[in-house]
Amino acid sequence: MTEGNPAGVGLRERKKRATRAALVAAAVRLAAEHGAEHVTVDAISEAAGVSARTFFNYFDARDDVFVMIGADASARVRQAVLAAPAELSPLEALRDAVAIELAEIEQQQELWRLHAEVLRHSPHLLARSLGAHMADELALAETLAERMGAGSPLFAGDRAGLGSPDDERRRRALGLHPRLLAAVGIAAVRVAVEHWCVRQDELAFADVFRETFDHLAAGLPAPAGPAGPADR
Amino acid sequence: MTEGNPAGVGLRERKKRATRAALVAAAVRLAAEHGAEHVTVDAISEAAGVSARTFFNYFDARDDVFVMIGADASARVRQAVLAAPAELSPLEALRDAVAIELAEIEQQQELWRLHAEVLRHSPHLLARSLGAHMADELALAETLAERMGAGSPLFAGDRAGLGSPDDERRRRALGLHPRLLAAVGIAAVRVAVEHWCVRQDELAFADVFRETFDHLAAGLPAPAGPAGPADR
DNA sequence: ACGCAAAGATGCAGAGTCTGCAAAAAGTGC
DNA sequence: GCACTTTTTGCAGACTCTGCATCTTTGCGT
Repeated sequence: MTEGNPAGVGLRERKKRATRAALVAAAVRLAAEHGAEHVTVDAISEAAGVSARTFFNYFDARDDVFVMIGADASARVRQAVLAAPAELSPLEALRDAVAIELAEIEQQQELWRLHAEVLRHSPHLLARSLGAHMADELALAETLAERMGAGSPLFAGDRAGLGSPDDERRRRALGLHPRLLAAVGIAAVRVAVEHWCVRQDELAFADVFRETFDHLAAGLPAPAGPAGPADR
Repeated sequence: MTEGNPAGVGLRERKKRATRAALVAAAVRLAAEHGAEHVTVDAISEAAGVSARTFFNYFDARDDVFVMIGADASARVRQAVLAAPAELSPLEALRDAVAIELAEIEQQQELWRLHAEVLRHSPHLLARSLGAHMADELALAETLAERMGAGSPLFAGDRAGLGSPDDERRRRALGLHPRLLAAVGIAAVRVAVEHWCVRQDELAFADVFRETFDHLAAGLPAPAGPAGPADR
């Protein structure tokens, strides 16, 4: 662990990132052209200029290369949630943090457009992608809990993944409310993105995004009388 | 024994269901014992008494056998949502429909308990399972839209899956609100189940479930109140 | 009962995915 | 330049999944 890299990270690290990016770019480009199912690891690796064996040093499965796109964005969102002004509600803080991240993504439009195209044509990958996003939910719930005054930093360790050893311990330490907030917030973001994707030409994304969170804040339904949930 | 099949479907259909159930049961049992990653298709097939080739007549991928458990439950939920009394809000109708389904699942406890165990130990499968559930979201959104007075039956065709040809058309026909309701409702159910799974011994599921939807109905913005998760 | 057509099960060949291992190559620090 | 660490690569081998041909079972009319 040699840090202290002043201006840039070491050459090793830079090369690694470059290789990973090259693999992702090659994969998405090939998939957009020939369909994700028909793109072999060999083809991706060759297009990226590495051996097929090396591909699996970067991704646990072939499909991951189509799913691991915004892997580090969620970490930035959590950071922004913590840093948000205290007068914002948790949901508002999340909304603004995501908005910033989405705005940045719009810069790299091209790759993301292709990526969306690939997912649209491969339901299998779409499902996988959605599942992957869920993994972030626990981390976000912890961040929200921390922000909501409970104050307990809980665990500093980050992104341990769904199945990590202390995953269960972490879940136990979380209240129901932060988890619900995280789940609902992520769901709202997803719905906004999907809704806009389907009619990009008609609507501005910012509007859809705002409208979605307005619905949420307004309390979604009209609360009516109680109806005992089926107890037995 | 060639009578007309009175109440039951034909023998062919019954055998098919039996085989499918046998495969699922064998897979879950083996996975609970040896870990999902170490269970081969050959082993599952042999335990179920069919050839390995036949396995793929039932599931598109090996992992699907661990994911396709409640495949038909979602259809029943949608049906119940439509049949619910008109005075219930959409979220309430969904809540009650799901409660009924979950109560029935508690009957088959054993298989589901093993299944939960398997998912807990295999993050990969958990992500996949979550992704699969998302596929139901669109169908549920349509059902909710239909219930919410818009009245247009939209498309009768059911469970066409994420990538079906008219998938896009169907998405375009849906408003933002029903989709948000569906997404949020499913997220709430998921959080309730997960939260309860982690502390089965301490809490009654019915309570967790009710509390979760109470939070939702109350409008999520946190009262920021009780700092300490007064659990334990 | 008989026989035919449809549906399902099976075996096999072959392409593709993914892992462990050990040697070669490349980056890092002295 | 030299030792040390990390990464890449080739290779063997197990496993996943598909297309195709064949054989068995089931549904049904006669």
